[in-house]
Amino acid sequence: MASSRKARLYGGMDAEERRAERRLKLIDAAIEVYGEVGYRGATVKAICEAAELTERYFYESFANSEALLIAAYNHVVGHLHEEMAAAAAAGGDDSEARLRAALTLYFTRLKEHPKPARVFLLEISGISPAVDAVKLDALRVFSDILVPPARDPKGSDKGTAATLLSIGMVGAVISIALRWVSKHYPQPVEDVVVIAASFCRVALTEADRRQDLRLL
Amino acid sequence: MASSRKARLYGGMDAEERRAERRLKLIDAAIEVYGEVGYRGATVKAICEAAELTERYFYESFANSEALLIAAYNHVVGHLHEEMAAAAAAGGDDSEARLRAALTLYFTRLKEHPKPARVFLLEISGISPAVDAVKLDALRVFSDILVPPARDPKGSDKGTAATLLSIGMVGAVISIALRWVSKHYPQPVEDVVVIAASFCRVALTEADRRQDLRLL
DNA sequence: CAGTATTGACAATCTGTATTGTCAGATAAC
DNA sequence: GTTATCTGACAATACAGATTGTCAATACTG
Repeated sequence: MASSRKARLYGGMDAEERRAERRLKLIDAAIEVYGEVGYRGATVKAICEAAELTERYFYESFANSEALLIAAYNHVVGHLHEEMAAAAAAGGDDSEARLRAALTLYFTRLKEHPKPARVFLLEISGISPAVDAVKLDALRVFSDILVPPARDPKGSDKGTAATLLSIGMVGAVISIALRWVSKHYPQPVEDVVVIAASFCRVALTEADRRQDLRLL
Repeated sequence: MASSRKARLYGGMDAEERRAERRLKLIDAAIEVYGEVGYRGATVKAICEAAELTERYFYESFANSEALLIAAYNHVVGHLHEEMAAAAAAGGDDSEARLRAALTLYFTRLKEHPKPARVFLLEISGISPAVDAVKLDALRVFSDILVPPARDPKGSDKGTAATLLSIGMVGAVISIALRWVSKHYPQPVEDVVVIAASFCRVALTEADRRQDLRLL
């Protein structure tokens, strides 16, 4: 009775597990292929071949190419953000130290994994509104890790200067990363971190300055 | 004899002039259409209809959609950069004043012309290597207007920290612009300029600091 | 006005890829 | 070993848009 309701096992896995495994293989393959030819150049067929699966299984797990892109993006970025948050936390209370730690981890991973890097730096832009929304959300998380949002007693911050400061900061960091990656890492990680940090400091100190002004 | 070798006139224009006019109409139409549905959503047909021309004339002036995108981009950005350079020049020798002037002009134009803004902020990314190259070049010009490159006695700067500083600066400004435009201009131009300028100042002062170090 | 260059509308073709469907062979359950 | 399920290869279809081609209407020239 224990297994009576389970689907038939193949390779020791039930239907669910097999499906999950195929899904994962497709995501890995997608990252690989995007890294080679870009999202736009990646056909369903090519991704399936790289995953050693047939188109059938593509549509089993994803409604269309865009869905796979989003899944791949979240897969990559999810891991990265977790690690960055952990690194930042290890930096203690010093916001400067936290920043350094998070950025160092970020650029280190970028260098270790060029193909995933391409996925979320390059391939993710301007595909569709749905994809853009996913990206925007990720950038917000990224920003909050680098410079945690100020304790704001009264409600929301939307549309204020603080938001634009975050946006600018993230824009600077991403652009630097993009260039660094596309030029094949000409500078050592530490140097890039220093430069990126100098832009983050703008957001940090400007936000404080404004906070101070408000408190006067 | 004056006109003996000229092509037949239509509407008072010779063949060359008519062709140039159609080309321009296509560029204007493209900007319009890109602004509505984006580059990817823009079909040759739709652009031709907007231009009140038929597909035939599209291929008369452009080899393909991408060529038109590049032409439209250069059209928009060329003007903008000229104006920015002029504004900066009017700011005199004070690099801070020049920066303010150029940024103010930039964000003002962005607000006045949302559709062209879309073309070079949004539509231009990740189309193809050729388009990316055009964009990279434009960003370099943009950067040089905001913060003119330091007088560098010995040769090239490629791959150095100064380049990444420029890249970061431009990335910050563009990202801010993008957000501001896509949220329909929630803040007044002056406020956005202040924020953008704070990121540019990083490039300005960091570059100086490094220059000083080198001179010690 | 007659004749030709030019134009505009639209049909025809071409290409590439997504998506669905078929079927024979492989694998596990009993 | 027999049967039901699952898998892999690949064919059939669908579709969209780019690119080229046709032809009659129009605008100019002399």
